[in-house]
Amino acid sequence: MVTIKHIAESLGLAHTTVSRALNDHRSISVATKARVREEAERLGYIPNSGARLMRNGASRILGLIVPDVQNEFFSAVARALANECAQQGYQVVLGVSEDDPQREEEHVRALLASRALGVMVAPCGRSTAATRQMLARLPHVQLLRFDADLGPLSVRVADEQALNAATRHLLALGHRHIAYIGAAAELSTGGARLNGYLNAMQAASVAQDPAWIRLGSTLPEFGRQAVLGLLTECPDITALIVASPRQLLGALKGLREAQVAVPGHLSLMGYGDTEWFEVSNPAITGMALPVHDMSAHATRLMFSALREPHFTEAAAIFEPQLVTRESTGPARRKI
Amino acid sequence: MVTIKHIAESLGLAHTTVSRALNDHRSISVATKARVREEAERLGYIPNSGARLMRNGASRILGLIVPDVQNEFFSAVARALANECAQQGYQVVLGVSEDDPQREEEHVRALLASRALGVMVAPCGRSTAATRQMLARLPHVQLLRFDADLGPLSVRVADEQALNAATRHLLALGHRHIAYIGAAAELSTGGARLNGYLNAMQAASVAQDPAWIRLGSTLPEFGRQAVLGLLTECPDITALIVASPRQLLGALKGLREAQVAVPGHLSLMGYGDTEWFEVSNPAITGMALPVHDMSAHATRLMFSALREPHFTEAAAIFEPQLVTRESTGPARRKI
DNA sequence: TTGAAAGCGCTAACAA
DNA sequence: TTGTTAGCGCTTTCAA
Repeated sequence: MVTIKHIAESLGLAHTTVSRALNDHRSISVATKARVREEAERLGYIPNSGARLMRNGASRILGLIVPDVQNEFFSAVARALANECAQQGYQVVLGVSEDDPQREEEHVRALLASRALGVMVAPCGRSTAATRQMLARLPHVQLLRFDADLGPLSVRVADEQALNAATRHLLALGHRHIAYIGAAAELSTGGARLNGYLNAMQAASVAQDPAWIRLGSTLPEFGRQAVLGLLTECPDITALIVASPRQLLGALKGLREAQVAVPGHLSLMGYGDTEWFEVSNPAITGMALPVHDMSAHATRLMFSALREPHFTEAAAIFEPQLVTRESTGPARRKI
Repeated sequence: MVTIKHIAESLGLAHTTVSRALNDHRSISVATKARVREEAERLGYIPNSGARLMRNGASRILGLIVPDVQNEFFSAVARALANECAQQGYQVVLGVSEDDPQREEEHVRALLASRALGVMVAPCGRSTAATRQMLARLPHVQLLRFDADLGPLSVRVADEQALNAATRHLLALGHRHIAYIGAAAELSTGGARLNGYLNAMQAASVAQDPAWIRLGSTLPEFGRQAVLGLLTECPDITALIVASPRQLLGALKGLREAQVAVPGHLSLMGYGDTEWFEVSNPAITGMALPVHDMSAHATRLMFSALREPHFTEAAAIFEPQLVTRESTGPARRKI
């Protein structure tokens, strides 16, 4: 690897002169700067950011820790962050936690080791004590999920309210046997969404059945299994809320396999408003999230936190909107 | 920041002893190791990977450069790579190029600066000379797109053959006025796909019209605009191939806006077999890519290249399969 | 089993 | 305007 010493040697200069020339220091003559730059170019010199880090004490690295990059919300955030970082000359280190506290901890540890300046994280809900301690040392913005033990900066969704509205939409259509598939309740989002559903049911004095509720991984396959289970074990349900877009994808496949008419036999309510909801068959009624605004806001928060060490701001809580399409309709009559 | 010197001082040891204890060197007594580890834990010590890099000359970083993280193929690759890296204790640095040669160059430069061990890249098709030179110094695997001037390691799709098959499928259904929306021809994939279409048309001695062909960005909005343009400027087309999944999403929206019956008025052929193709309305006929196998293979190639500096392998070329669903049908009769 | 010294590549303070 | 010296945190000789 070519270093500034090689450049210096080849030019008969001191390596410090080379360093200053490359950094455009004002005490270096224009001629020398030009010679140094040319030689650096010729030799294919690339600065060693490890050495820079040691001298300056600061890297140009931001972390992004998400449970799933294939999730449309998180990939939108990744895009927004990557774009801003590219502009400002930062690097993005991506960590996929798959909701495993150990992997989350390892990612945070590695970010601290590389002296990352900050991190955007969707906490896994069971973050270890070590993770919490480490995050306390690093400016961070929480995405969607919120852990009050961590910092205050966060971009969230009014999940409980949203699921409440979603449930009321189904109740208004005459549904009483409404099933629910969602993320584990240990996630702040999972818990809040479930509460929104439960509260709406209770407020309407509708009898509930624990068997209607299936909580688990946010991957499509879980959605598929959950739907198939519900159809055989609870044949009397007339509506289904799937509170996570990737679970919904699996649920749709399950419904096709089982040849269930939607919304004729079963009304289906989605969450998040992923791009394909609109072109799906049937088009999905869902609670639409302003994904673009949220990503942009999260990125702004991150950079504000970098500029001002003690930057805080009231949590930004976005409200999803009910978008009625074809997948929900009146409850079928009892047989 | 806590360093090994702090630990050494607080324990009355030399910092070298601490270093060896933390690295489980055999010449350190079990008792000392235990004391050191405990103290490190207590003080919240995190190694400085910049300093490690300087000493060892090697980081634990892999790069991933893609044009678009929201693209389902690339997010699948990101996931596969991130999972493997998490297991092996590597970090993934994500760069989104948006098909801009300058951004691509900056990402590669930054990866070299951080002494990344390797990079997986979907080259933007107009990579700068500097990018090529830098990539020559870094083990790399090309994704989907292939630039022969770079290294041989690549995971590709038999694009030309696939589009040929797609076009023949439409020809067999009686279509003669077949339009094509795809990526710019400067991308190896864009060019090959276009050729597959053109060759199939020519082989069938079907008259062609340059106005049927719309090439541009792979974002959904381009697909939407292109479809709307085609519908007004070439009303006689009876079939449409959209050779990129994200363009297809936009195209579907455009077709809905224009209230075009698919496949009644226009047959629609997709490319790639994204998860939502199956649940779309109508379900999309497309050329399915083995995304999972391809991601896994790319990751394997990357790690092989890391282990063996001069590892090469015949390019892995995957063949898409025609999956017939509802969006293609017989050509409508001329009016 | 532990310590002292050197050096990785870079930048900043000080000297010439 | 340029050069000398020192030191960031770490690991690796070599010495005790």
